[in-house]
Amino acid sequence: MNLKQLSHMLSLSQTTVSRALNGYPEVSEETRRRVMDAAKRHGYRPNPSARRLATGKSGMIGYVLPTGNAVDIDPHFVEFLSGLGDYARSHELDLVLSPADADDEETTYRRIVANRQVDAVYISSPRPADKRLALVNTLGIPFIVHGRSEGFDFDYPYLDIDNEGAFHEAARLLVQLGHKRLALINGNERETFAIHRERGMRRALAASGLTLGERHIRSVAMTEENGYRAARRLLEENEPPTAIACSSLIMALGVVRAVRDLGLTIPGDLSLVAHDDVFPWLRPENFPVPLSTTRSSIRLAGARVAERLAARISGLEEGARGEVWPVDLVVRGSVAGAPT
Amino acid sequence: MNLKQLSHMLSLSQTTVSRALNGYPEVSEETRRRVMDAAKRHGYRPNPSARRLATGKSGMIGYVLPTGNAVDIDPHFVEFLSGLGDYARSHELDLVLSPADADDEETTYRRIVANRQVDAVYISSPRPADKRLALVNTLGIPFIVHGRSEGFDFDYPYLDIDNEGAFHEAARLLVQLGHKRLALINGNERETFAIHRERGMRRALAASGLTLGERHIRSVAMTEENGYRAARRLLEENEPPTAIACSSLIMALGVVRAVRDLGLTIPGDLSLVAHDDVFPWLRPENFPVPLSTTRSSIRLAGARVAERLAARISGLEEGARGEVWPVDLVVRGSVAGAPT
DNA sequence: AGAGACTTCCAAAGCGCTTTGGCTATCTTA
DNA sequence: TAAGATAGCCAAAGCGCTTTGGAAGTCTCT
Repeated sequence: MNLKQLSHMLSLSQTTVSRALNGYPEVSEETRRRVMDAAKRHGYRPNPSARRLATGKSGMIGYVLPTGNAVDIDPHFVEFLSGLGDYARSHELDLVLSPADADDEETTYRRIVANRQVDAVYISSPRPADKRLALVNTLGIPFIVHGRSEGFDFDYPYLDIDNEGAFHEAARLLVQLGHKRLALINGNERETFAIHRERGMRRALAASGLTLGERHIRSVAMTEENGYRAARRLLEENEPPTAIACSSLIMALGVVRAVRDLGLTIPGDLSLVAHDDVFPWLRPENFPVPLSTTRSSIRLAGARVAERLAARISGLEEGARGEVWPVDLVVRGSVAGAPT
Repeated sequence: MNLKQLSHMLSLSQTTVSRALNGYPEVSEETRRRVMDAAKRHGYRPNPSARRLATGKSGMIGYVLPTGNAVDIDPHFVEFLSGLGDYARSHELDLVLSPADADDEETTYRRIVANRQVDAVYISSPRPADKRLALVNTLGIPFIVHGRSEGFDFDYPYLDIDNEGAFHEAARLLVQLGHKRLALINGNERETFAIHRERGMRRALAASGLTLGERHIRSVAMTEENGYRAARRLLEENEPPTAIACSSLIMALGVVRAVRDLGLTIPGDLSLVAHDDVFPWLRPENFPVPLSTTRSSIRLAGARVAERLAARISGLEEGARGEVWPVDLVVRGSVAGAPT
């Protein structure tokens, strides 16, 4: 059942039927009702390929997925996706993942824009002066950044959590508990979120005349193993830290294991705080010692990004609005006063 | 630059240019070369929307993503995706995720097929007599199942690992080590993989005149917390199992925690084997006691599924070929002889 | 009653590709 | 040498929608 048949059936022109269906004003209410009725009755659904050719709109949002043998997709991605999908579903939006060579995402961005494959894209895990940002900005496709970049002379729309504030608060708490030697096991130092977290922590320390020594910062990919290694190296120093802030629950698993291996205890010898993106399958309250966290649901972020993308596509949102979500600091058993 | 302009430029008809570009035989080699040259020189790329309207082919593969507030996307998904994306990239295939109400995926399947949004789909985590399978089979869209179903009167193409064999081997080893009371912490009992694993284990036990009591099987969603709970319940019984097989590393984390909480040790009091899908961020060799596993890379499976989907789309693969991958049993420190 | 302004509808021209159904040479074959 | 086959190309008709540029009819106002 296509438009032609439907309009024949109604003794109307395709124009009128199309307009009636798409809510244009130049059609009488009565006619519109007739058309709508017939469309529903016959289960007419406009052919998206045709519509897309005519309008250039695809009804899809895009994500360029870096791939490659050495490239691991972040497990956070799936939770973000849950949220995104949840919203997208209610708006009949599909998501297209365009795999790209991790060393050359530009080609893929150019392709999906040139081909008008998607109406909008989102970008995640941005770095300072991230090329992708500059690119989509000049390409002129609607987009939203999940996270933030830095060092651009233009503004852009983003959704980010207050990473700096979160780690500032966490560090401040630890300092108040008497800790003087803090350490940070961070994610990839080239990503903005990691920079912000470090910044927040430094600021909290500075406020009490303390500093975060270079030796006390580890920037690594967020795996259990890296958490373990980083923690061991930190704890086996001469003057080991008495508190660690850690950028992910998965790394925190490794930290806990390292502490055990060294015969130490949490929070007796070491206080530990980690950032929690809220996974259903790994919860901080279930750590051997319940883990204090800075918490922000990445799933909700996904839903919000989808919502804003939809708004941008339909022209409801414009400009370069940045949105920063506060982060909860949830204190559990893994922090205590500094050992004396 | 579109086909019209290009053909004008070459003083050829659109027909000929189109045919030259798409490798049809009724065009001379010389002309073809001229066309190819010009196309490359001017960076001509056929408009996919137009091509799609004309041919009905989209160059995309689809996945229906169940969503909803209560629905958690499996973290395995992201690893599978890595593999899929890796292959898809090299073939300029995009992946479209169509979010669906978890309680009504059928509507979404029908939509993407009716709209010809994708050329093929894959289905994951199938159950026995899975409705989605029957549906895509009648809808006639090319598909591949990742996993297996059961109880259909038709065959279908799938890629699965030998779950039954894997758990059979694992259980056999445990029995040989003298264990008599085994337990299984399984995934969702309604999914085929879980059924197969249980079957494999039962078979191994039966071969030695042992059985797997109902009390010794737990079927739960694969989270750390569920692993913990299941393990506690098992270990706090009168005659607790001396060996546990566990369907995922994440649950195994919980099992390890439970063992610790109860003041027991691995492998002294309990031998533990888990299935490992090979995540980069959580590795069995890094468990407090290196974990014995049945191992199969889900990432490779993703790549293979993509490969076969591509083959089906281009007509290179036909029929209902099932492919079952063997699973490695990797023995590490977490198994030992049964306590006496 | 006639001019202007709406309202409501339509025919037809795109969007950019593929594919059908020829048409014209050139080449075989008997 | 005439008839049939083949190679190489083209015009035009789709694919199914949106949108432009009217046209006809109805109202309103002077």
